[in-house]
Amino acid sequence: MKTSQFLLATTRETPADAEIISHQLMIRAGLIRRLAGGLYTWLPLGLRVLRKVENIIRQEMDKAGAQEVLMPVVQPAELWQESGRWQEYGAELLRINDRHNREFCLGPTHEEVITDLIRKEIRSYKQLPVNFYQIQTKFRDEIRPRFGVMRSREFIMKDAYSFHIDRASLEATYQVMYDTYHRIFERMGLNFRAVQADTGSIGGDGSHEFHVLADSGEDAIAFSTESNFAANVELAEAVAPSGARPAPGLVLAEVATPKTHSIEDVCALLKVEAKQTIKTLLVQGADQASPVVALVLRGDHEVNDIKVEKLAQVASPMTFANAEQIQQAAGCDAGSIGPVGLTIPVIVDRSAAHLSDFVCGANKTGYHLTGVNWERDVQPGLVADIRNVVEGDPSPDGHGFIQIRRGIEVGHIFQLGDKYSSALNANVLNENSRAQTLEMGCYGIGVTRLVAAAIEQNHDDKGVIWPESLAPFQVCIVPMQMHKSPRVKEVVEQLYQDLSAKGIDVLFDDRNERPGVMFNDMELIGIPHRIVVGERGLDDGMIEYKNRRDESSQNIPQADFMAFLIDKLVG
RNA sequence: CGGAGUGUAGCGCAGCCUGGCUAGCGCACCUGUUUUGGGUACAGGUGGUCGGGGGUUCGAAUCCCUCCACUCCGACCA
Repeated sequence: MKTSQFLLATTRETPADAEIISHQLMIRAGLIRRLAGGLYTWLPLGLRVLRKVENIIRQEMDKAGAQEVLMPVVQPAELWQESGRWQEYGAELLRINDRHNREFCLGPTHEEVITDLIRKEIRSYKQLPVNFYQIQTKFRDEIRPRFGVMRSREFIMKDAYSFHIDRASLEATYQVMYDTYHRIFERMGLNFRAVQADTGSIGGDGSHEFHVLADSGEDAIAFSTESNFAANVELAEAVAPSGARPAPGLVLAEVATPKTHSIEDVCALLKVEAKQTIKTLLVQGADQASPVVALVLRGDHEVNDIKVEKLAQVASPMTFANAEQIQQAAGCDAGSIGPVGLTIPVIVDRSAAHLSDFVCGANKTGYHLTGVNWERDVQPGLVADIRNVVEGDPSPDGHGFIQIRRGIEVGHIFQLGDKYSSALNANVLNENSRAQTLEMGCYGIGVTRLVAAAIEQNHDDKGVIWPESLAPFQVCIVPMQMHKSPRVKEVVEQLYQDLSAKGIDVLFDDRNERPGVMFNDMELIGIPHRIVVGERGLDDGMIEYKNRRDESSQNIPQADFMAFLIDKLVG
């Protein structure tokens, strides 16, 4: 490809609304342009990268025995009503009506459609297991699209769905997909981790998310320093410090803490550390008998609402008690609640239960208690894991400690079980000629998001540095003064033809631009291998080579150049 | 949905508070000259419903009302 025939839409300036580096570079390098909120056009250069991503995924999915299909973007409401998600999905589901006023939606995902297909096409257990995938456009009406294609409303996803006669078969395919995802992201040269994940509203049991590690990531992931434990922070089990609870050393005392509204205020006033205090949160209870339930956490910890909602005593979704309920249950303002003397159910976090001689609210506005001890002063009641893990917590598997890093979720695999197959009545005849509901798995990869994630991990101050497997062009040719030197022009044209004939993706910068402009553009768009041809080099019989990641270039004798370059491309 | 902010040329912005001639600057783009191994320099030029509508005024980019779009923070969603 010659730049004179290619839309090289590079810009010098960064658009004001691009917050993160990948978004800025995708616009500056001319990969995408915004059409409206969360909607992007892929320019020729960006589309080349997108296709590389798609092809890697396609090859690996095919290799894993999955079959490619293509389902419609527009889906009939009836199917969604049948699964119950027409009501459940909420405003993210964009609903539309056709000219006959029939209801449809733009597909945010395709469990309903694929399950409908399977129930019609697959009749016998002998046809199982099957795994179908597509690479297709999804629409989710995100409340707040952001970061360019990282969280857009319309995006491309690879979604795969597998169907099985039993759990064991599902688990086997799940493992195949788990391994396939590793190969896919490895081929893309990404630094990623598979982490245990919450199954969310889709439901089911086993689930892993695949995260590309990047500081700009929207998700927090908890890792062990020593083992391969990794989980989404929302899901990671928080364990108490090891060893027995220290023995009480202080006498219980009440102190005045006027005008303190937060743990920080109290700590500053009493000169104690937040981890030596506990905070008590009142939330709505699950049953009439206990309309309010107390959650007790260490002052430096945060409540995890997903964990709390799984407790039988607490209403889901977790809802904080209002001021009136707090007065009624504790007899004070929200800032002075404590477990001592409470008559409502109390649920104590494991780490809070491990404290001795702690500080807590006195259930009397403007007062706290110091030197409080479990058992001696107050019964701990139910102890449970109700907080988010923090850095330095012991790893739940007993090896090492938790560290927290940020990640971009680029893949998610689920064991769905029979959630959709039973709702849509998808069954086959088993060996005993009896109808048996199918087991189902689903496996997603955010294709457009992967492009952004790859940039987050591969860039410098000059622009993108594409991993070899994702680069829109493998090689670029930058001629010096080609428009004045027939000798340079001849060498460069020949080189371009030779490389093209070998099936190498070459970008030949044939613009009549200054060298600096061409160098800067090629670095901005991140082409891995650069060839420079100029009078200066040709006088010595040399052609210049530089890798995008190298500090400086090297001169290679003209005669050896092709072999040298091929070696670089393969190597 | 709540809070904050921004809409002026393709992009980045100034002008608005304190109303006043033909609305400016940088980049990009076009023409010419120049330059040519890291975003040359000079000259000339194209391009504007100042987000839309309404109002106040002799006069509105500027003040007022209203609608719209977008961005950020939060909530929601997963």
